[in-house]
Amino acid sequence: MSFSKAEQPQLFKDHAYKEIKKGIIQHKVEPGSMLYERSLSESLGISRTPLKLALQQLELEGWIQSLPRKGIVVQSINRHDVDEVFQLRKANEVLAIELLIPLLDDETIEKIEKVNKQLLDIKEDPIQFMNADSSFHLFLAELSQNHRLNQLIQNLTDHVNWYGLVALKSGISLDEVYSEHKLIIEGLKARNLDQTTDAVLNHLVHSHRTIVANLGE
Amino acid sequence: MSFSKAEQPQLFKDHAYKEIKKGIIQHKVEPGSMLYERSLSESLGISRTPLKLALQQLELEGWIQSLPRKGIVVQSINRHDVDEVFQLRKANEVLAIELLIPLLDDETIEKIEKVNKQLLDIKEDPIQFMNADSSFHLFLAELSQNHRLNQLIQNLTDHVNWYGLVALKSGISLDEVYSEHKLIIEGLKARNLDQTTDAVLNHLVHSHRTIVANLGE
DNA sequence: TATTGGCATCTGGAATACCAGATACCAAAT
DNA sequence: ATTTGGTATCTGGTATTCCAGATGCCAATA
Repeated sequence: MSFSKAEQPQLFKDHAYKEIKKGIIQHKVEPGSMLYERSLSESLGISRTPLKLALQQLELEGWIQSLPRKGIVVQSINRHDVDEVFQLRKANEVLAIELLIPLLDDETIEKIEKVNKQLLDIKEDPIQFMNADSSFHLFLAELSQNHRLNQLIQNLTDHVNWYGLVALKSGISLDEVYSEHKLIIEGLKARNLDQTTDAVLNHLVHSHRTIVANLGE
Repeated sequence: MSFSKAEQPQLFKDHAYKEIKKGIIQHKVEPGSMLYERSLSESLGISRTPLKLALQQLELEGWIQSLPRKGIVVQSINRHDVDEVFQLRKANEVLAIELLIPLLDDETIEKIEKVNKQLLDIKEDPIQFMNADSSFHLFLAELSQNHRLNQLIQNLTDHVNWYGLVALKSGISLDEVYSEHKLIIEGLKARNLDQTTDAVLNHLVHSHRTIVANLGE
């Protein structure tokens, strides 16, 4: 007997990457604040070598900036970055729709509806809400069968969650998001590219506006 | 007096990253072949720590795959990856055009024409040709004023160069590329989004087809 | 002959040691 | 009071060391 799946071992760098990113997204560390390799490695209980790899990934993905021989600064949140991310998100989520529509079958559409209905089970917790909303978008991204696109959308969604968590706390309409998702699903059911694209763009524009309104600059 | 620019020091990891990537793109190392940290660090004259950082970046960008405790394998070139990259390239180069058109002035258009004319100075060298073609696309990407988009297009263009270098050697029409670029510039001059987008997509579809035809699978 | 178990030797992962740049502070000199 | 220079001590960058998983060979065994 053999394992067909890769069975990747759990590496310290991956663990560190996830932990630090989670801390940033959930605003456990403030944007603009400093981090230091030595103290980070202590609090995570690992040495600096795997930590450096985690930090490098975080830097390449735009979460932190490494200042050689000075320290690490958590990226600030500003209007320009939010705009950049939403420009990319619009173009690439539309691409995902374009790619997945020809691949759709009824069973898949049911699964999409199931994922969206998770939103209804949530009461107040903004982090849960965030995760449920993300699941919907990421599920569509996966269906595109384009791995690079999937990774890109994953990263963009994570950033939007980071930007938006404050907005979420100040209370956003959960029902609105649910029904905007439903409009997307309707478009998919009709296998209508234009209709679906419009629904996606409408949803993203709404999300963009809400976040910008809560930036407080 | 002070330096306003960051003045980043030259780090070994960046040097290693560029060297290894250049080797892959120029097919100095075969797709599918193995690399080993120890021998790489020796031939580059650096230790494994900065090398690991370079390798991690190359892995995140899709050039290599790290197999823990086994080695590093250079990514293979196959039809599916080529298609993925061109799907992304189309959507995102079109986005770049969309963003840059409102920012255009006559001086900038002159610069674009200048960059394109570099193609005419090239005789035979496929690497020079590749670089000149890339310069055109990357110059447009920069003008989009979206840093993340710029980075993404840079990466996608590098991959296409990697895929395409074999096709280039088997002889591609330099004049065709030049005139396809000219059509893009005409669209920009007219500040016509649809016209420019069509020209870009036409150019990319052509490029995609040429590369797929030379994959030899 | 076919199979198994152990060892030599590859690999990358992780921890540690060491070095140089950056910075802040404080005392000495003007 | 102000400037200057040295030093203590931060930082990340790099090199080195140590360790564990993976692999292949080969002899011992059934």
